[in-house]
Amino acid sequence: MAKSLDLTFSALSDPTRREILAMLLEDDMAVTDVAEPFEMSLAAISKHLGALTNAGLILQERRGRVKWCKLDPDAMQAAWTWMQGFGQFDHLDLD
Amino acid sequence: MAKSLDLTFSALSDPTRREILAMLLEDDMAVTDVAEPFEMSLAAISKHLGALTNAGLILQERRGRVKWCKLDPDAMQAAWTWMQGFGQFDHLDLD
DNA sequence: TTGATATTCAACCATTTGGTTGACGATTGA
DNA sequence: TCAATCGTCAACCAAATGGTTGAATATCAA
Repeated sequence: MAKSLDLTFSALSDPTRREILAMLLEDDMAVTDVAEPFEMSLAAISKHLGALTNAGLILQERRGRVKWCKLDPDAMQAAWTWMQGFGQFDHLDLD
Repeated sequence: MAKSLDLTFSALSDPTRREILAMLLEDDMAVTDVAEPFEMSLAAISKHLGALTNAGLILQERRGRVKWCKLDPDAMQAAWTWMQGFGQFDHLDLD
C-alpha cells in the first residue's frame, strides 16, 4: 500500500498528467485524442498514460485499434484517505 | 497554484517524507530528532525537510541552535481540494 | 575560550524522469 | 491487398532526484 502511494503521488506531481486526469473527468478518451491538445509527442503522452495506469489512476481498455482511457477512482481515493489523517478538511467551503 | 501542486505531490511521493509528516503529526520536532529513526545521513534528512518546507507542507523555525519542524496544513489542504474534484470521497467510512 | 552539538553547504555519484526520434506491429477500411 | 491509422517500443539525451562524505557555520555550555 505504501508503494502504491509512492506511485500515486508521483503520478499526480506532473502537471501534464493532472491535466489528462481532468480531461478524463469529462469523458473517456482514446490515446490520440488525449494527446491532441498537448505540444509533445504521442510517445510522450503514451508514457504519461502508462504512469497513470501504473499508479492505478486510470484504466486502459483496447477496443480494436483504439485504446480507451478512463478514470479509475481507487488510487486517488487511497491517497485522499492518507491525507485525511492530516486534518479534517471536510468542513471546508469549496464553493 | 498549479506549480505548488507539483511541489506538494512531488514532496508527498517520497515514503521518507510521508513518514516524517506522520511523525510531525504527533508533535513538533527538531531536525536531529526527525533524523534519528532513519538509516540515512542527517544531511539527507535535512534535504527532505527542505523539500517539505519548499512544498509548504511544514514550517521550520530556528530557536537558538535548534530548528523546530511543524506541520503546515495549507499545502496538503490545497492538494486535497484538487483531488476532491475527482469524486466525493467524504461519504467513505474511514473507521 | 574551548569543545560539543545542531544544522547546512558543496561537491560528487548513480538512478530516475520526461522528453525526443524513428522503426515497428496491429487493426481498419477502401 | 494495401495504404492509412493507432499506439508502443527502443535508443538516446539532458535534467532532476536522492543519496553520500567532509567541511563549514552557529550556538550553547563548561
